[in-house]
Amino acid sequence: MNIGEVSEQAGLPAKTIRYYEEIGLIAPARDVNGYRDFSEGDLHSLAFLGRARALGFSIEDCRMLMSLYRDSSRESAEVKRIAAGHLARIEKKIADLAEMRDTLAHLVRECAGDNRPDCPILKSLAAGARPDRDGL
Amino acid sequence: MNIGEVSEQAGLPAKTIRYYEEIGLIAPARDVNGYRDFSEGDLHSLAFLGRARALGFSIEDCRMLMSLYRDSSRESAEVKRIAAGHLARIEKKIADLAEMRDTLAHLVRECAGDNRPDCPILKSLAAGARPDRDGL
DNA sequence: CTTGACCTTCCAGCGACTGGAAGCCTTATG
DNA sequence: CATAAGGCTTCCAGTCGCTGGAAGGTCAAG
Repeated sequence: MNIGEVSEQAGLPAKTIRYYEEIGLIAPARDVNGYRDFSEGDLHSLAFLGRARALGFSIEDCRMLMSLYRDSSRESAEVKRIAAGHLARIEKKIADLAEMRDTLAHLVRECAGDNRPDCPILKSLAAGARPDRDGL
Repeated sequence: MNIGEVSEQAGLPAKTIRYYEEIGLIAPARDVNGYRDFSEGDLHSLAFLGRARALGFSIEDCRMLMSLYRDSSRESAEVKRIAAGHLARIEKKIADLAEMRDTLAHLVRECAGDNRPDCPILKSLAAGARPDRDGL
């Protein structure tokens, strides 16, 4: 399979697939003409990567997960550890964003949004208390 | 004021302050020795920036907000537009993350996380349906 | 034979910093 | 006066995960 077809089937841009090869996530064979020649296994790996990335796993997480996937004797504990760590990061991010949303939503409600210059949003940015940025 | 003191007071790393000058968000004066010499106004601007950034506004949003803030005759509508747009992006992000969280939480719950090789997380990554990535 | 779609590599850029090197300036101490 | 520590300066490179574009090779159809 050429990269175009694989791109289509895996739902990943060709650029991304080349990038994944560059960083060693996949290693497709090469045709005599220099074109990448993807096997079913490569396609499978790319689909795996696509799903893991869609769940927000980092590239390094993906590398780990792929190698765990290929190691049929691995223990599920390690996979769970990675997934749980990622889940915790996602939950932290959601909480941070929810805080931003609440503050912003409040300000947007307060602001008349008309042609008068008085604006509570700017007032708050100029003088308001700044929320903790720890760990953002 | 030297950069160290401003950094302390504004709660921003010195590196970040230099970066903000580089991209034209602030323009502190210079001492004869070449050191930056920050005014109260500069400090105020940096505090403003810190708060806006903590609310997740992009640098370009911040640039707009600062110029609107300085323009005492501006209409609040434009500020509200920027804030509301940002709020919408935050809400979209939260929704996306919540979807990831739900899928992941489900998988993590399913996974025994013990020394057996059977792992529903990897199974799902290998074969499961991939959630839409549109607009992520 | 030419067109156009596909493939290749390489280099640069995104956002918003962050780290580090090399070197100047200031202040306190011996 | 020398020296050492700390703060300041600039500049370059790296982060993450791609993405865009240029320059050029390859292939199938008309």
